[in-house]
Amino acid sequence: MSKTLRFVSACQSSADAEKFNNHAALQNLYARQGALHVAPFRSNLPLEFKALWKYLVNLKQLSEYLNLSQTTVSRALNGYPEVNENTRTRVLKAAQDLNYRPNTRAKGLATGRALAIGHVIPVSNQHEMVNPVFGDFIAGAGAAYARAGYDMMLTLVPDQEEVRAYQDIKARGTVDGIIVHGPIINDERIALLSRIGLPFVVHGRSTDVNLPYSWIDVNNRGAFERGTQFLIELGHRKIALLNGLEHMDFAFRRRKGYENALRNHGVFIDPSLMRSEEMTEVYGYRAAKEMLARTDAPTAFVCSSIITAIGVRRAVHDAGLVLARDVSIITHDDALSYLENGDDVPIFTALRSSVRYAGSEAAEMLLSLIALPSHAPKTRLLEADLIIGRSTGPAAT
Amino acid sequence: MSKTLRFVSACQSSADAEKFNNHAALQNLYARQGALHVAPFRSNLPLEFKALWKYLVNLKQLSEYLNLSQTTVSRALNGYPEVNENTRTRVLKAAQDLNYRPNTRAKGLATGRALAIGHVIPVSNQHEMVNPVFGDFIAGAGAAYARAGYDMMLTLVPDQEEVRAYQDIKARGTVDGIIVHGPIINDERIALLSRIGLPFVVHGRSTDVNLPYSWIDVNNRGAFERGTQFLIELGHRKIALLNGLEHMDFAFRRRKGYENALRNHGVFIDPSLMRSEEMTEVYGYRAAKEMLARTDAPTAFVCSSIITAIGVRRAVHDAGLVLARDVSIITHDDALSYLENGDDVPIFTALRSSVRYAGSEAAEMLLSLIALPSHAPKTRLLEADLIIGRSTGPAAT
DNA sequence: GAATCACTCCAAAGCGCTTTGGATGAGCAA
DNA sequence: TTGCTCATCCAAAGCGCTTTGGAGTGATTC
Repeated sequence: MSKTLRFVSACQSSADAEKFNNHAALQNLYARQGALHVAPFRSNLPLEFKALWKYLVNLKQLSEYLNLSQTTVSRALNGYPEVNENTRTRVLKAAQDLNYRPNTRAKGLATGRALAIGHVIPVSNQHEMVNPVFGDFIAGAGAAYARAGYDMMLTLVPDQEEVRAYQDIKARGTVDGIIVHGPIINDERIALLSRIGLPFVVHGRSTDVNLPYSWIDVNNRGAFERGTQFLIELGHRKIALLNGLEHMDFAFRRRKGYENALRNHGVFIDPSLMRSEEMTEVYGYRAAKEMLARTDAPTAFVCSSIITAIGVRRAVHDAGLVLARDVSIITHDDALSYLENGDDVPIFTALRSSVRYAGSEAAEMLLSLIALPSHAPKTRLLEADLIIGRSTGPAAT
Repeated sequence: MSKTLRFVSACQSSADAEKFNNHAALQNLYARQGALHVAPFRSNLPLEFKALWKYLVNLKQLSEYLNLSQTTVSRALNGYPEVNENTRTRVLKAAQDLNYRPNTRAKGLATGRALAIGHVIPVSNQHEMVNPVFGDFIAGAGAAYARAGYDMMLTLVPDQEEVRAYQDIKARGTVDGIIVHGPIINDERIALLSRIGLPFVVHGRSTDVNLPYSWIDVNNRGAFERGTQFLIELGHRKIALLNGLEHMDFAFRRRKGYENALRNHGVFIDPSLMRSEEMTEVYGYRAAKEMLARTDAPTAFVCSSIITAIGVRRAVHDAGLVLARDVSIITHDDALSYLENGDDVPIFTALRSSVRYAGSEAAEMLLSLIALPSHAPKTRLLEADLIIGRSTGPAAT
């Protein structure tokens, strides 16, 4: 009887158990379960089991069904050598037939591994924006995890509680490693995680951190240097930068690239042409509108996000100007799935680097880091492609 | 000695254990650990513990430290009544001092609850787009989970493997319930999940499903009826609909609303003015460009996404037309954080409904569903606000 | 004074899995 | 026959937590 109850509660929340006692299929199963103790199954007996996929089977039941010990069944399923090949195929078939799925929590407890990866997204309550890049990054990473049989865990962390949050993650043991999003300059999370001993890969880098750590990043400085230089070669001299928040490492590097290009070509670096904010459409619009109203209006904009670039375009139109002819725009493009930058001819001239690809690579890096913890940190620098679209043209003379 | 090793391995990956054996603080701790067996700690003794936050403590160690049984400590921490208040405060203080965090997997195994919620995102490999809405939805939900002490788990499911995937999720026991994203018309997942007995809340609804189930949705039909009617009242008669994929339930309902409005006002429903695709910018651009080139070009567009609307706007500009004067646009607006629809005066006239709020509400619904499984399914219909922006005007005569 | 009760606390049995340390028996050489 | 190796399997001890079924106090009641 207690056995039945266990079985029922495995199928349905206990509150629903009663109603399910009347369920024909369950009754059927119940009878068989009882029979288990009287005369154990032969593998050729129970055909009904196959149809009963919704009733969960655990290792113990599976092993009783097979007349084998849990040890042997476990080993057969996990590919250990000390089991006869005939036995193994028999076990695998039974597992398939009874739709056996090992309980992740139990497996995790026993092995010490969680078979899950955490993604920690910092949320500041000042600008509570979700990075639009996140969805595509996750999509890339998720595929890699699925292949390796890992789950993906998400944690939103308010930025005051960061230290505590990471300790928690380690202590609660829900993940084997984490991907760190949105690194800032001199990000203390890196030292923290190294000390804690939780494997991690940073999406981005952190200037001023001297510890070795694993990261994957776009060459932001290089890309923005190249993009800016491209505008300079088109004759532009008053080039605005609409950057992201510059405590973010990526934005800091982009500004460096932008400034490098200007400096290399002897162009004055004008702080009044540089903005640093959360990269929304409205930000692009406002900043561009304001700058275009000046007597010494910029003739070109470098944007950190295609969304901001869309805002700039709106301001250009509003001002009665024509893109590429009067004002040029070049933008970073993360190749987001819902914001394709045009098709054959891109809308915006852009520095393109697929964030989805980055997600996939980051996941692979982390998985191999977890598999071989003794290996040195890996790093990966992705180059952005400069793709010429319809938003740039020679500076008006 | 074995005790030490356990401790070390709990702190650092085993590969790093060696180097940490030399670490002064660990040595210190090691000594104390050994001492545990000779003369158990008094709570006033070990001050050093406080500094050693990075060394994880489990329930057994905590209880030894306190000279209490694991039972009592567990009860004290989980708020059970059968423990003296003095004892409880002593326990809580010690837990704080030693930075004790219960192991989630173990807790889950023991209680049968995972303390985690799953989000299952269907990915089709035809159009492998990540719904841009997802980030904001998650942000809303995540806050609710965090408050309740739940983790958030993400699973990407290729749409052929759906049935198997949900069975897996149930069997592996990693979550207590799930949020179903992107319901289609007559979505079979709903019946499947009901049978499986996994609590769930659908973000959206599914037409033609007659089972009772929990959902939260925007009144899509009502919103689009209202929006279309608004355009009709402005004098528009040729109104195009740029909808999402219409096997998706939300898109299906939106078309119904659009058609209702036309029908109610005796306006001809022109299939050539209706499109149904993945809601990208380029889609909006192409469709609008094509339609605006016709002799009987539409004078207004109803869009299912602000991103598509941005594409339409681009086509309008390209055609040398002026928004609101020559062509009107009205769009659904999910109030995404990185795509604010302007500020005081919205860019687009829109049907606005915060998807972040929906996420937060969905999470609360699911949590209460899990807490009280016997309760009837809950449903929640959110109304979209019609907000007047600068993209609509009377039809040109 | 015995019985009852409320209040605290504890030992031990799980949860479902892995893994250690054998046990068993077949095969083979001496 | 004995002794040894291999191949195959198993019982039982964990993993870190919750929870059941008491046990030990005093205090209260009759």
